[in-house]
Amino acid sequence: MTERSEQGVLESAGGSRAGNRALSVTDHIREAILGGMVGAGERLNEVRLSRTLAVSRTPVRAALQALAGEGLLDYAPNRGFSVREFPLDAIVDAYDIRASLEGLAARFAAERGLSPDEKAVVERSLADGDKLLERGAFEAGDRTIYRGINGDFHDTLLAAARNRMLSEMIRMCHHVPVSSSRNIVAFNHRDVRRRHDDHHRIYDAIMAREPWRAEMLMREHVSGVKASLVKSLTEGRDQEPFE
Amino acid sequence: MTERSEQGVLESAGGSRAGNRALSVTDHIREAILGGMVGAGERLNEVRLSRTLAVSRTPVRAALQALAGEGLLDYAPNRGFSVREFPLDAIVDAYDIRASLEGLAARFAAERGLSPDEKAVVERSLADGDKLLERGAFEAGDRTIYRGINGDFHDTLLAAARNRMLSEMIRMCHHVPVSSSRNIVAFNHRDVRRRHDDHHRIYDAIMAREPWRAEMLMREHVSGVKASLVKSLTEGRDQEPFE
DNA sequence: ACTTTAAAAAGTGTATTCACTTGTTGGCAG
DNA sequence: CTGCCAACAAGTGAATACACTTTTTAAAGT
Repeated sequence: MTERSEQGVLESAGGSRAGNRALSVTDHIREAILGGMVGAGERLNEVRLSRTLAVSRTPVRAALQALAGEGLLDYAPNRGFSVREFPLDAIVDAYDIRASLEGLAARFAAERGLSPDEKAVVERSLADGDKLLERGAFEAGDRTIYRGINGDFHDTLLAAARNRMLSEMIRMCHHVPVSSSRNIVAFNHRDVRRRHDDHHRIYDAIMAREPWRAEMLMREHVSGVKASLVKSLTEGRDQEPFE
Repeated sequence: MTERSEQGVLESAGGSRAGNRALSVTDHIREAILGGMVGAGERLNEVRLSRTLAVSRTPVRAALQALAGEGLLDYAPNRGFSVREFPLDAIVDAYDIRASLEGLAARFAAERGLSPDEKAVVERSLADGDKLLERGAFEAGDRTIYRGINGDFHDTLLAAARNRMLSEMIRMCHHVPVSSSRNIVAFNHRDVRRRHDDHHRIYDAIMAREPWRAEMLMREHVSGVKASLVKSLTEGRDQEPFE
């Protein structure tokens, strides 16, 4: 069973990272997992992967090790690697963790201040969002566009926090399969409007150098996403919040 | 330069984990790093390590990749692994991260409740601490003993939070070299007394099922350790808080 | 003496092989 | 028919050989 066979899904691995197969293989498998192509709990067979990706087992093993380090895979001695399972509880919890951590990042950003570049990017994301939202309704690719804007905002604040460990932990939260932004599609205009207002307030707090307020606002902001997720889940619809 | 040569420090690797060299090698190298035997920024040579530990390069590579996943090593293509550097800022920040995360853990524990076993362990740690502290002054091995008591308290609450990702992140915080509890020795009786009182209050909040209060108290508790660290650093003494 | 450059040394990246463990299948006994 | 056990198949663990990259070294030219 689970004869889904990565064939065709993980083909060729000719990724961008020239000169180091292990890295491109890592990217490849990560995408496959986050894209939901390999299914939770599924065991990853080294020889099959190496055949599929046309490399030896060595870089495959390296990739699996790396992905286990990212929290995407589980390892059991003499039994290899399998896709980590994320119960619904864990997915919901991940938003709380992210709320705490991103709140902390906002605090650090407020304490440390933004570089001119960072300031520019954030202000641009705010302006672009305002412009996109002023129409009052979404058109075709608008959600995808706003996802980029949203990503810029959060990524830049995270960079401004200037703490590597914090970045990595937040990245881990983003790599929880279901909460992964790539799977997220639907969201109504009013909610996005509200989230974007949050962004404005958070930025104000940071520029006013009010760390505590920035932290609280960011925590609340991310918690709001969790609430939306839970709501959409309990309502039985499988639409998901996108941030 | 840096001819410190792991020889003698990392010898033999005859670790407990029979049957899987990679795992025992991982433990060995981790201990060496956390014990400060290898120095920040230092590059880890695969062939030398494999000779020293009397295994082939394969399990060494596996171990290094695993440790990179734990955040202890950096990796650069064609240049291998090196011990990650932790600037003082990052070390201090790690306490803030830990404060946020352990606060969250306390909240989860209050929401989810403790199992009878967990309850027993925590209560025991509180009682043991009370007993140890009632004398009003520390004797020879008392700090070491209290470190165990303290560890039981925190570990158990973390287990009660029932979230794997959270556990792993907090473990990462503990693995920041300098903050690693194994390096920590001195701390005065009054501070420990105070920390232990914190434990009592945190436990009360959890048993009273007051998640918000538990979270706040725990955050404050861990932040207190950071404050002590910063104080001891600015005072120029190199004694460190132990929790 | 200093810079440049090329060769060699050192070190990492990958493939392949063998060893060992685990899981499965088929037969045998109860 | 069920449960147990052995042989086998499949898969992971480790060692080794070789390819490629980086760093060092040393020599030659300026």
